[in-house]
Amino acid sequence: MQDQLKLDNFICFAVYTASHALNRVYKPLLDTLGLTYPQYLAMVSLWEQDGQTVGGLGEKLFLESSTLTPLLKRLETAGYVRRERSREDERVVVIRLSEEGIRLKEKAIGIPGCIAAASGRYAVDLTRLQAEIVALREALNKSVV
Amino acid sequence: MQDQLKLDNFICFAVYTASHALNRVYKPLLDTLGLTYPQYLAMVSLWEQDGQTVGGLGEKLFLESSTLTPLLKRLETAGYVRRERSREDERVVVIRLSEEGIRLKEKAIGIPGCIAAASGRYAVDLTRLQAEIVALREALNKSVV
DNA sequence: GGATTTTATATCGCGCACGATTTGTTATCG
DNA sequence: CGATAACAAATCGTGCGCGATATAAAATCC
Repeated sequence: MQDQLKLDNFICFAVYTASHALNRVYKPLLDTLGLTYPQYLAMVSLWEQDGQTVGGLGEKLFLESSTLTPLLKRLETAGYVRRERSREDERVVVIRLSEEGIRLKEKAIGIPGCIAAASGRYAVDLTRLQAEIVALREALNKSVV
Repeated sequence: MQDQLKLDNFICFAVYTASHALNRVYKPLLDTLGLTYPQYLAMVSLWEQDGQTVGGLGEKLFLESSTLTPLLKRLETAGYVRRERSREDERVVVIRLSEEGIRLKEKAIGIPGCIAAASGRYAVDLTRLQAEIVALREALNKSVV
């Protein structure tokens, strides 16, 4: 039997659909902040560490400049960040939170709890699951070289 | 400490980045078939069960018609499927594999093994991990109503 | 049986996400 | 020091993915 070609046995399919499911849970919460999900991740990274470069953010979020540049421009238009060319190295663009961007953190603080409530109704330990998914990601990233 | 707002503690971020990592591993393999990753999933579903409707496929893949219709049109242009309105119910569109679409399965049969090789280098049991991610997805889907 | 509602698919606009390429800047090499 | 290579962002084209809406067919309700 070739049930290796059945969708339900694909870990990739599980991850793919879980990712969409998470997005759907986040969407109504993020709508109140005026953020999309990738924009939210960028803001979380900036709340952790302000003044990151486009490349630095890309490394943390695993995204290319072709994805981040327009996303960050939209965040700038929304008034949450400023994009400034570094004076020491004119190739580099530094992203800085605006006052409004800093304030937004207060409104975002409750979101992870809402997600935990939505996902935590079943038995599995989310912390361990999270660590295992990260391990999977690392194994995959290594294999791509 | 408010480390609930740290990226590395977000299960959503783990799933999001793992999904991208999987995509990157799949891409070179699927390029040889002329398929994108979502197109591949649709084909796998059709290899399992030919003659599904757009809505039926959407339910299995958790995708809207606004996503599937253009995707299936591209698969039709590629010559892998045919799209035919049902005669009993003219609202319904049935998707059928073409000869070439059926043949493609032989070329695709080896792909899951390649992915397992790329992801299976670490200790965790992939089958259990897969089941847990599915459980997470189900919990999330339930909470959205 | 004609009006209304429901259902299935399609269309449109927007925001990712990425590969390929371009632009402009810095570093390196002879 | 001038040519060349390396680097950081940005731009462009393609394909998702979804919400809102449109279209058309079937089902339901007076």
